[in-house]
This record gives sequence, structure tokens and C-alpha cells, in this order.
Amino acid sequence: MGLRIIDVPRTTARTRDLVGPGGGPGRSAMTTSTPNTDPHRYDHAAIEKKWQSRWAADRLYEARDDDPREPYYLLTMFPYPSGDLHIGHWFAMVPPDVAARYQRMLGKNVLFPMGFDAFGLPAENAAIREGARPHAWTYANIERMRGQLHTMGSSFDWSREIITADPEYYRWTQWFFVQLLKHDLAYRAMAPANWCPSCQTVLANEQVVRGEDGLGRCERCETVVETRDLEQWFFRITKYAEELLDFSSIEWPERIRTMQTNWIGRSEGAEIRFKLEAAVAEWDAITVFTTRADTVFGATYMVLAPEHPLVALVTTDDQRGDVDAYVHSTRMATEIERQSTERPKTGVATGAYALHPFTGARIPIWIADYVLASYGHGAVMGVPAHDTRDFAFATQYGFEIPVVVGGPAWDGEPLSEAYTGDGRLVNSGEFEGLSVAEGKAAIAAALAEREAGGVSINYRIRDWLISRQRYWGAPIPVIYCPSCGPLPVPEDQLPVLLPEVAEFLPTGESPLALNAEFVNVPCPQCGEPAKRETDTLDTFMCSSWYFFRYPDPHNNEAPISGGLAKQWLPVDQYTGGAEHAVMHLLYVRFFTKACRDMGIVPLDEPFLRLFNQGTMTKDGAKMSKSRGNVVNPDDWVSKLGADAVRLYLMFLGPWDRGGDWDDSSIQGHYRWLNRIWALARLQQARGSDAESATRIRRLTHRMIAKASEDIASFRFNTMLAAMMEFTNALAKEPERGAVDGEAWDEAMRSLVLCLAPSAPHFAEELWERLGNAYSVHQQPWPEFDPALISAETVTLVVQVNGKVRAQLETMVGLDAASAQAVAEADASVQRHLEGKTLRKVVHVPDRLVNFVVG
RNA sequence: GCCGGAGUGGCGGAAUUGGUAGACGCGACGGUCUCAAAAACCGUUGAGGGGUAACUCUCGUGCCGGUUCGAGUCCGGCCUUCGGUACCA
Repeated sequence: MGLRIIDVPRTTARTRDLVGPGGGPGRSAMTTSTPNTDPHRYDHAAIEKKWQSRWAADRLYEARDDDPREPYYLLTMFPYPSGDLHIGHWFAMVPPDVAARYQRMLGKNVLFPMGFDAFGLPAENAAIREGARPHAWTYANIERMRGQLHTMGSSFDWSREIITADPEYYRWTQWFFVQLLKHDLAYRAMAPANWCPSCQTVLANEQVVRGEDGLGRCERCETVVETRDLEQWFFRITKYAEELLDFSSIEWPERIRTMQTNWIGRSEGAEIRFKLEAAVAEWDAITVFTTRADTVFGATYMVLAPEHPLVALVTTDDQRGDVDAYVHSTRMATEIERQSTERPKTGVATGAYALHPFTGARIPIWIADYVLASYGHGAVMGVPAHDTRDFAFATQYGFEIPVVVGGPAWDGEPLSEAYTGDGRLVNSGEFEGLSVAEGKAAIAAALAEREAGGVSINYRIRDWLISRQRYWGAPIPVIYCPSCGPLPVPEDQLPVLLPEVAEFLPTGESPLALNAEFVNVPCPQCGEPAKRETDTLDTFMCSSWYFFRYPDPHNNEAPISGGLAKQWLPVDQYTGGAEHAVMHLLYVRFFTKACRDMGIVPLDEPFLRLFNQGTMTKDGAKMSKSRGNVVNPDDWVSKLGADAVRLYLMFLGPWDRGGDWDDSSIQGHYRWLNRIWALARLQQARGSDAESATRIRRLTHRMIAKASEDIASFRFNTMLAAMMEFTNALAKEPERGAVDGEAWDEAMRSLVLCLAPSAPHFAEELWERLGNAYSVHQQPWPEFDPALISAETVTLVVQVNGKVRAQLETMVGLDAASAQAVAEADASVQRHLEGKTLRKVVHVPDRLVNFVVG
């Protein structure tokens, strides 16, 4: 037994000198700990404080632009500075931190920045509630969270920190707006907009989520949204709809790709113009979009959305009363009841008629709220026989239901429900007998020929509404001049500073509108008195380009220089929650493509790889302030250390599945670290023992292989399990007899290296105590010897009729005959074979032998 | 309704993709140390049955069926649950 416990000096003098007097950035979260004398515990408080200071002093994690090594840009979604870093932030940020540390050990020049998404409603609401100033409130929170991020032991490069509410930052947010405006990618339009009565502002479509009751609700406050007609600024994201469907150059989770694809909602079909019997104003026809042009001969009525501009024009005097009442009632009911798919169809006739493009038949024009103004042309042709909604409507109002597609089972009788399947066209003039697919093509072609329509592609996605009637955001840099019209603020006058205002109470108009000093400004073109835009930009715009800025955060000439863009972009790995699938993650892609086309950055996609972590819950419920179940890790950090909390979060399960916070198992990780600590204090008599060396080295290299594989694919839980297993096996070595000194040292060193990304403070301390040079975080990731991970013996499982009857240690590579012989020799196996007829033997090399007997 | 993901011990979760189900951790139980407790360490721990014993048998991955020598894994049909989406013409 060649092991004894020796005492290694706690801290070297050199290190102690580098820990500054104040103790560095550990800040208030650290409790003062009594000197640790327990031999079974390591002093996490002292160690974590010490190394955090040292790393900061040494700027260990700052990425340098002139570093010749391969760049690797790893980004995790930056937080909103809500005030406290809770366990959800840890759950989101620890794994990317581990990944960043791992990539550094692989020899990459890693850019792993952090910042704050600092504009937004909570600051303003806090101001209204508590009388705080949004600016002061936000920046105090940032200060606090920055400190908490330090206690996590994160390796963010703080020299590149960005805060979206800094004028140096939003100057460029505004600049991007001006560029989009100049390239006709931003426009102002009167349009029905989603209005959140609680936030007192408009919302983009993406920011309206469907509540459990099926109603459209504000993504932030869950208030049911209303529709209002307002003049607002939009970005032309629809121009990029087609390109946004192409994910071929990026590795993103299927789930997110599907959600974006569905959101964009590409639909192939045809446009059909139905001439009005009597033209009104500039309208001589109603255009509809349909995916079923093949059924055009079955159209027996047309429906306009109640909001359709033609409604007021075509309605006959007879019908005006009913139509006005219906339009009024839809307006009142707005989204609330219209969202329900269950309720019966309603509608009224306008009294006007359209003409069928092929038969010339008179077709009544109705309005009904099942037709949405925002989709297609806000008008449909009613084909009751082959559309379930039209069938319901036609049944309700007594329209004819002529069959124009005969399915294989159709007997020529009237239908009892809509038939939407394949079949042959009937009652369809010259197109008789064609299949559905042939009919679609032939009819679209015929329509084009008659200039009555043709092939068309429609998208569900709408342009991105970016105006907000709120204070705490970047002012939209536009000036309205009575004679020159709306003009962008000249670039040399950016940023348009957000003034301190006294009144934040939302009135439906931006609080900035009350500030005369802000509003009144000379026209940049003619110099006459003009007025500033008083709305602010959607904060999703701030986060649409923030990843451009980290590579070049202090550039005063441009948002990012061409050289640095080329060096660092795109982001190699992005991580964050899936809740941003069709908001942030779609906007960023649009923004990147728009910037490419404006010649600002040379890239098609912002993020090459995306990984979405799951949600961290508490007692099965989402954590939220309103539920009062938000877990703050600070207590655990002071009790057991940041490293133990990090390990706990990583060990919970697969990262993308989330996990439930249950603090009962955290101390198991602390226990594990202490066991490693104890193992490291064992110092063997320097000796060599070939048998022990082989055994230890095999264990070591197998552990490295497993850890390498798992960390690279974000499988942190199984990586740690492999390392724990290794620790257990290593701890048993001394009991087995002589221990090989060199192999033991290699084992300890490898364990510490593999642990370094996950438990950075602990590993750094142990690395030093094992006599190695600072810093463990600058060491190469250990490599494994493939020769050592292949086993020399395997467990051969012997089954009889599929049931395990023996497990035999055998040499690797036995052939079928020898394996069978070995298996048959086993007593237990023999007992089960006795008196039976052997029908078949299945042999899987180095795995199993199965005797099939009858 | 439609599109995805997931159902494995008391709990969180493993399982090389068809080859020993339950790795690793938590908890629990028993023991060592202690005046005692905590901590730490050692052992046991899917359920049930048989044996003084070393041992041994049966069942077992949401449910029902199937394919296969062999199924947590593949196929068919359900159930539950979590996301997403919903009159999109």
C-alpha cells in the first residue's frame, strides 16, 4: 500500500499576491467563510474568490483580434437586466461557458462575450410603479447582474460588453434603421395593428401569442390584444420570405426550422380575378388566392373579409344596413370571438355580384368574418363541395354545392360533407377528366391566358411592425417636415438621444410626444420647423444585430469593420431558449440578409449552429416572479460553491430537455468534488507497477474518450457520469495493491483537465496543487490513445432462448466456434441446454451467444 | 383538430441505435467513527418467489397486438403528457 496523505501548501505566495485587497469581483453574494479546517472539505469560498480575481486580473478570457489561432465565436442570448440573476440564467449560461472553455482547450481563439438587452418595458413599468428612473433602474440592475455573473465563474470577455441602452450602441441601432429606410426595406403605412391595451403599444404579429383560451395575447403581459388602424413603421421581412425558408447552410434544430417554416407559411396556388358585374371606383374585379384553382367551376359565391376596402363600395343600398351592422359587430368582437374555429359561420350578402371567369355565371358577393383581411387578398371564392369551411357556410346560407371533383367513391349524389381528396374533375367544361394536380396547372395556365389570374405563391408572414408607443427604447430617427415629408435623421446627427422625461404613464402615445424640446426640430432638408418621430424601436431590433457588435464593440466609424466582420462572423455556436423561435431568431436572420444586401456584412446567416436548452422548472412549474417560485442560486453558491451548482445543472439531464430544480441532490456534486480533492491528496511512494499502470491507463483513456465525445455534443450529464465512474474506479486502485506512480499522476492530471470546463475554480486550484503551471484553462484538452480504449477482454453474454444464463469474461475476437465452445462449457448454460434439441446458435462477436433450443 | 418531443426503480436520469435494462447521481436502509449528532467512509437497494448457504427462478421500460433467436429500441393500434400551431383559402 504505497499511499499516504501529505499536505500540500494551500496557496502559493505568488498567487496570494495577485489576489487584490478587496477580493475582486466576488461582491456581495459571497459570505465570509470561516477558515476551513475540515479535512473532508475543500474551501470553495476561498478558492472561488481567489481564482475569479486572478482570472480577471490576468484578463484570461479576453479574445484578441490579433491572435493567429482559429477563431471560434460562441454566443449565448444576452439577458434582459431584470434585477437578479436567477437559476434559469445559470441553466442557460453554464453549458455555453463549459463549451467556451472546452473550445479554448482545443486551441481556438474563442470569442465568448456578454452584454445586456437593456431597453424594454419592465424598466418603464418599474418607473411607473416605484417612481424609479428607467435609466437608473436598468443600470443598477446591470451592475448587480454583472457581479452575479462573475460568481458563476463564467469566462465571458467583459472587455467587449455591450448595453443596448448605451447611446454608443443605439446610435448604430438607429443607423441601421436609416440604412433600411434608404434601401426601401423600411416603410410607413396605415395598417391594422395589434394593440396591447395593457402595454399601451402596438405589437408585431410575432409578439402576439395564442393563450390557452385560443385568444391572441401579448407576449409580455398576456393581455388579450385588440386591432387598431394606425400609421406605423414596418420592415419588409416578407421580401425575404423565400430565402428565410432555406436552412441548408445552417445546423439548427428541426423544431425551430419547422416553427419558422410554418410561420412563414409558403403556399403555392393561383390568383383568380373575378370581374365585378358593375365596376366601382378603381375596382373592376375581386382577386382571390386559392390553392384549389382546380375547383373553380364549383365556386357558387364569393366572400370578402369585413375589413376589405371594396366592401363599402360594392354594397347595394338594400344591403347597406345589414352589411354595416355586420362590419360593426366584427369590429367590436374583434379578435376575441373570431379566433374560435368552433363557432358557426356567419356572414351577410353585399347585394353585388361577380362574374365567373370561365362560365360567366353571376356569383353573389358576401362578407364573412371567417375570411381574414390579413391573409392572401382578404377574399376567397366559395367552393362548398371541396372546402370544409365553405361547405359549412353554404349549408348555413343555402348556396348550391355542385361537385366538381369526383373521388373514387363518389356515386354522383350530393355530398354530406366537403370532399377534399384527389379525384377527377367533373362539371368543369374543357377541364373535364383531369386529375386535381393537372387541373390546378391547366386552369392556372388558362387564367393567365385570359389575363384573369395565374400561378401565385402566397405567404402567411407579415411585415415586421417596429414602432412602439413607449419611452424606454431607441427613438426612431425620423423627422416629419410639413413640406419635405418624413426624412431620416442625417447620419452625422445620430444618435437621436433619448431624453430624460418626467412622465411615463402610457397614454397610447409615446411619452416622448409630451417633450416639446425633443419633438420640435428644424427640418434637416429645408430648415423649417419640423417634428420628430416620437415612437421608439421594438427592442427586438436591438437584439437583431448585437452579435455584429461584439467583434468590434468600440468602433466609432461603423457598427463593425469589414475586417473584423470577416474574422469573427458568423457565430459558430449560438445557444438560448426556444421561446424566441419565430421572433428573435427570425428577425436576426432577416436582419443579416438585409445587411448583406446593403453591403454591410458578408454573410447569409447569423448563426451556423443553434442549440436550444430546455426550460428549468420548480416543482414542475415554469419559474416566474408572479408564481413566486423563482430560485436564486446565491445561497447555494455560498454554501457549496459555484462549481457544485454548475455541476448540478449540467448533470440534471440532457440540456435540451430542461429540468426541475430540486436542491436535494446538489450536495452530491459537492461530495464528488471533495472525493477528488481527497484523492489528489494521496501521494504514492514513487514506484512502478506494470499491471497497475495498464489498468489505470485504460481507465484514464476511456474516460477521456467518453468525456471528449460528450462535451463536443453538449451531453454534459453523461460526460460527468463517466468522470464520476472514473473517480470511483480510481479510488479503488490503492486497495488493490501496488499503484503505478506515473499512471496515477496521469490519471489525476487528466481528470482535472476534463473537469476544468465544468468546475473551473476547483480544477484550477487542484491543478496548482498538483504542481502544474497556471492556468489549467490554458492547457490543451487531453488526448486519448485509441489503443488503450479497446478492451482486451469482453463480457460474453450467453443466452438460452433469449434469456441470459451466463456472463463470461473472454478474450476479444473469439470466432463463432470458440465462443460457442466456451459458452457450452458453463455449468449454468449446460443445465438449461440439458435434454433439449439445439436448433440454432446466434453469435454476435464479442457480444453474445444465444442457443435456440426446442 | 393538425405537426413535433417524451413516457424506464422511491426520484433525476443511463443504455454503443436490435444484443447483460436500470450506468451515474439523489434518496432510503444497515454499519464504522462519535458522549451524541452532523460530516465523512463502507455495504445493500427494480418487484416477487425458492433455498441454511454459495445460489436460483419468475416478472419488469405507459397500454394492446405484431416482427425477430432476441425489442426500452422496429411495425400497427391506443392512452397520458409537454411544446408548437390553429377558419391561412
